Amino acid sequence: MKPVAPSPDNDRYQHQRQQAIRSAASVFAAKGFHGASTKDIAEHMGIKQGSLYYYFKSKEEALGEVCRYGIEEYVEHMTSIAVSDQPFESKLMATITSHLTSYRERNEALKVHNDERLYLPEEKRATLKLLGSKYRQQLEGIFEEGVKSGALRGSLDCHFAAQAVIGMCNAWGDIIVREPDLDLFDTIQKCTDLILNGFRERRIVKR
Amino acid sequence: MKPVAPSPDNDRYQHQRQQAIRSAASVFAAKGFHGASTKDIAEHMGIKQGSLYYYFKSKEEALGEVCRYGIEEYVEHMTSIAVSDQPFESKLMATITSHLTSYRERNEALKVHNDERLYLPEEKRATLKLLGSKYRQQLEGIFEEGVKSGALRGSLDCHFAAQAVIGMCNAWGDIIVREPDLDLFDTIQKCTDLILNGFRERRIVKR
DNA sequence: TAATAATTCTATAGATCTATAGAATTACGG
DNA sequence: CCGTAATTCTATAGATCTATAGAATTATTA
Repeated sequence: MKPVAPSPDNDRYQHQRQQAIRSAASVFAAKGFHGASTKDIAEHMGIKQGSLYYYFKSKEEALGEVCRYGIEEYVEHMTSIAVSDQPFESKLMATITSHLTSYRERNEALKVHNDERLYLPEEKRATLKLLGSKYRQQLEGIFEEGVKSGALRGSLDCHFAAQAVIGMCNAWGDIIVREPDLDLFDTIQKCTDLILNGFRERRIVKR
Repeated sequence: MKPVAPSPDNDRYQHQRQQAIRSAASVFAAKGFHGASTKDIAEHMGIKQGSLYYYFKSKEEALGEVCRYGIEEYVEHMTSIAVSDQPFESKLMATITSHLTSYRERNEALKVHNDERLYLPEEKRATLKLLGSKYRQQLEGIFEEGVKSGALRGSLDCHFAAQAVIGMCNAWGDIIVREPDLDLFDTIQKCTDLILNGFRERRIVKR
């Protein structure tokens, strides 16, 4: 019989559950939450549909875990950049690099978090929102530093800046996933340059 | 009995079909293609589930129509900006304004095009891709003008620029939909300013 | 108004899909 | 190697959901 509370506290269970989360991430990323079936997820990890419920009590719980996993890992990385001892411009580039690399490399969970979290119940969404806000606030903090150090204009709206950068990174993330040949480093540099300098011609002035 | 080819060529049919497309857009935008049922769409337009098939031969056809409607209207607007006789900076701002206003005002179809078109069969996606490319190329053209006129740097990668702007607008579009209180005009100005000038402090130089 | 055409409805076949129960199998501690 | 616990499987109830057929209703036209 299936245990009432099927959460054995051993390594194997934890490891398999992690696999299940990864499979769910992969399938949700490809087909969307409602377009993916529990059968798809189970097949992806090589077990039968019913067995999946040994690891999740519902499909929705699986989505919740994927989203949490995606954003948590991500916030961690952001934190390590924020607290590091680099000048502003390095931090900005590190942020963009982290974000885009994450998309290219593996992080299907982040994509799922961005695209599918709205299908979670209010309560879980609130938890995720906290994590997302933390991320944005750290980026805001980086911009504030930049303003203080004089690298950025004093008039800068740091809240706007952070949202714009996150939005742009997510947009490029989608493109990066669709076009595997795109030069990642080139894109990172151009994004950083855009954010710092914009596209306008800079007049060369004699001093 | 239901006609074999149910496409009566009269005004009423066309009008109701348009209503159906709008309802589908609204429901797909809220719940996603797979999360929305034909019952939802039918209820939204005040008819019964089965009756919807008088206007679409499948749910997928409805999605196709919504996407086409969303992007077509959009490309038209972009075209009118592109061929107009304004200086580069006005065209850029008009583009951003058009894009963001469209999100705020009504254009659920555009959101559906952006988020759900990947669930269409390859063939229909290809048609839409042409329209999307047309849109992007027109924006690229505007940037090329800007370079030629000396307003933008000669080193600018116009393809990158166009994708970055579209991506940023879509990202802000999502935010705008979620946060109805956001000041649209302020956001438009800040986006334009970001794209032109970036965030970096501009040194004041004596000449 | 009568006849025809267009539109909508009801009912349902058939194909999912989620979640659960209990049996079968596998791993593990002694 | 035996007994217990953990894991996976099979089978299925019950709830969808899409698409179709044909009846009922409404509009149109002569």
